[in-house]
Amino acid sequence: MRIASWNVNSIRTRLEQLTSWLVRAAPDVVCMQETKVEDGSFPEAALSEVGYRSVIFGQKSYNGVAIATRFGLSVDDVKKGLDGDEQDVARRMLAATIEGIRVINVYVPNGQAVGTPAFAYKLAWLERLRSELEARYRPDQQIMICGDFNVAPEAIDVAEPKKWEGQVLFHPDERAALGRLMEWGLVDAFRACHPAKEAYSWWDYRMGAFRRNKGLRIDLALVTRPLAARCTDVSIDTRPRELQRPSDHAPVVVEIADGDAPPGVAPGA
Amino acid sequence: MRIASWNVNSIRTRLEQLTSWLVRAAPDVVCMQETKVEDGSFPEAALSEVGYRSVIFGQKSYNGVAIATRFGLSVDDVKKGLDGDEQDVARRMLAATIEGIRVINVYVPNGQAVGTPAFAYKLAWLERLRSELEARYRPDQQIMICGDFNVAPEAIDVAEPKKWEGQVLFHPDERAALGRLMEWGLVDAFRACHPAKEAYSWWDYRMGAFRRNKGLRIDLALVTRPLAARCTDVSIDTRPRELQRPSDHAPVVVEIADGDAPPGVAPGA
DNA sequence: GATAACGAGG
DNA sequence: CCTCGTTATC
Repeated sequence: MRIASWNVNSIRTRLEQLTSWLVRAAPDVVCMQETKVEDGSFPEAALSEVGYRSVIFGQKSYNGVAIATRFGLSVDDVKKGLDGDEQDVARRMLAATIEGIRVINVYVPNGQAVGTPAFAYKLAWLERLRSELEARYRPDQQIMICGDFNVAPEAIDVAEPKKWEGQVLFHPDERAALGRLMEWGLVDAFRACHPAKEAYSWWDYRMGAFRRNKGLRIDLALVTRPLAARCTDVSIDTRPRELQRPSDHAPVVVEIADGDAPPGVAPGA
Repeated sequence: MRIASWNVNSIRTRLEQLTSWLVRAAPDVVCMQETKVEDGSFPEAALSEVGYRSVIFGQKSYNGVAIATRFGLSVDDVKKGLDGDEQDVARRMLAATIEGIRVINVYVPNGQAVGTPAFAYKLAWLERLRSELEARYRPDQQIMICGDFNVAPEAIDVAEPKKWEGQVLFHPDERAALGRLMEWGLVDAFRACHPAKEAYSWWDYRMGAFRRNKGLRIDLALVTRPLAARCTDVSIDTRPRELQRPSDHAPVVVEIADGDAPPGVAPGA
């Protein structure tokens, strides 16, 4: 099973790039963030044409998450939104159990700037995500939390760590919040597969950051240990970032070996 | 000599289409309208790369005219704006003497709707253009006035004349104003070459007007009789209108035989 | 149905 | 730098 995560930065604007990439990369599942579209306008038909059914949780203009799964895969126990979300809150979380794996797709708040209310909200959001794990799941289950975390875990995940240290996306408080999440029982799948590899998933549109490869690895797949044991590779596909009018994020692809998971290990809600 | 006129509807948005077309159609001169860019941001370098120098008279957001000429052609007596233009008026006229031919590039006001102040301004603008001809030129000189006139001369120039009759772009008052201009001593070069041909240069973006070929011929090249005698063909190149994200106008191309014009016939200002 | 400006968000 | 929503123009 191949599970991908991609912040598409508007699914309507990126639709052709997305469908081309699906055909070429052939993931079984793609978790998308920043779809920026209301559910009624989500391009389900275009994804259907290339063989995917969609589960969607979007809104106008901002945020929005979706999961597309190859036809034939089982999709159960869809959950839209984080526990404790207010009405009309930003739509940033969508979970489903796909072929026995609990896939939790997240678009963590950006945080805007350190010290702002948005930054506090980001930290609180990560803490709420941890609370949801504690309340609903166990670390011995087959669980992946993937998406745009808007946090780089370590200095190796930042092209210019000295410049970024203390900034939003690489601030100690954010890394601590991410660390607390992982302490529950999650492994950074990319880092587990590639302990010393320098690779990035996001490059600012400005200043030719992609051309100079000045990026950050902020798109992550965090997996429980039983699922980590099945991960055979994690890669970041930079080719879509090379196109005209790309998303600022590249897709992350996790390869998972067939599991003979005993029944009951991958719960719904 | 091949002189083209094209309302590009934003030269920055259309830059690639424009340069491709210049390479393919190889005009000696192209008069452009609705460049929609300030002179400091005009893409001179891109036109230079394909062999053209630019004379520009543009503004932010709206209007703006430019003439690009193949390197090596003589360009003299550039005139920016119509006589009597107030400061900061819409930039709609740019003239230059190119290889002895006075080329007057115009973007006639659209007129918005019949009966509005914009409509009166359009009629007055055409009258001012006639005054400028009377004040500065003689009909025995080599003169072309080309551009987006926002008026279709005759019913044959309108795909649906009954629908358009009395509307802006095909209103009797506009046609009378155009007629008065021509009475000074100008010939519609396209119609002179093709007395019975139905061809259009503009199609509304809406309602699939281009697909259904429901257009109007509002982009004209008006020439004095001595220059008309040198016109061997006039064509409208609809291929750029077929592209993705096209201008709503197609380029008009006038072919002019080499002239042994006596000195002094093509004045500056 | 295209263009543009503007301000917000990233 | 790129998206969005809005407003204005053609």
